[in-house]
Amino acid sequence: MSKHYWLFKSEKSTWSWEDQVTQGDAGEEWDGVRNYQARNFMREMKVGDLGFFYLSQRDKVIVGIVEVIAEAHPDSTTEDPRWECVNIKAIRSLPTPVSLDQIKADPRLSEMVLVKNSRLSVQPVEDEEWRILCEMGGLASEPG
DNA sequence: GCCAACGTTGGC
DNA sequence: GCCAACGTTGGC
Repeated sequence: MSKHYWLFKSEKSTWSWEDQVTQGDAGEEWDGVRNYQARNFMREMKVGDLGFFYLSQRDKVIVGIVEVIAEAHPDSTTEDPRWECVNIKAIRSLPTPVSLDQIKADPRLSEMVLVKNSRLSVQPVEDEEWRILCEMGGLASEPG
C-alpha cells in the first residue's frame, strides 16, 4: 500500500514544534486526543506515513513534517481504553511555513479538512494537497 | 475575548 | 436511542 499523509494539530503552549524537534528520533506519543474521528485516523496510520505539524490558535501555520514511528496503541495519559495514539518524530522544518491564510487563498486547497472542519485535530491530507503544500513550504519535492 | 460549530455526555 | 445541555476548539 502506498504511503498516506496526515496533519497533526497542536497548540504551541501545549506542545510546540521545538518540543517535537527536541525529542529527535525517539519521537513522542501524540497523546491527549479525545475525539473518535481523530483516533480512527490514527488507527489507520502506518509506520513511515508522513504528516504536517500545524500550530493552531495564534500561529495557524504549518511548520514542519513528521513521520509516524509507532502505530496506534493505548494512550498512556488515560486509563480509558477507548483512546489510542501513535508516536511521531520530527523530520524537518518547512523552509517557508505555510499559513492558514495562504491555504484558504488557494482554490486547490479548498477541500482540505483543515478548511472544512477546522476543529478536527488529526486529519488526512490528500496526495495532491501534500505535494502543493510541500511546494508552498519551500520543498521542491516531498522528503523521505 | 467572543462566539459559532461541533462533539460528547447523560437523563429520559 | 434520542436529544438537550454542556464543554471545547479554534478562527476571528
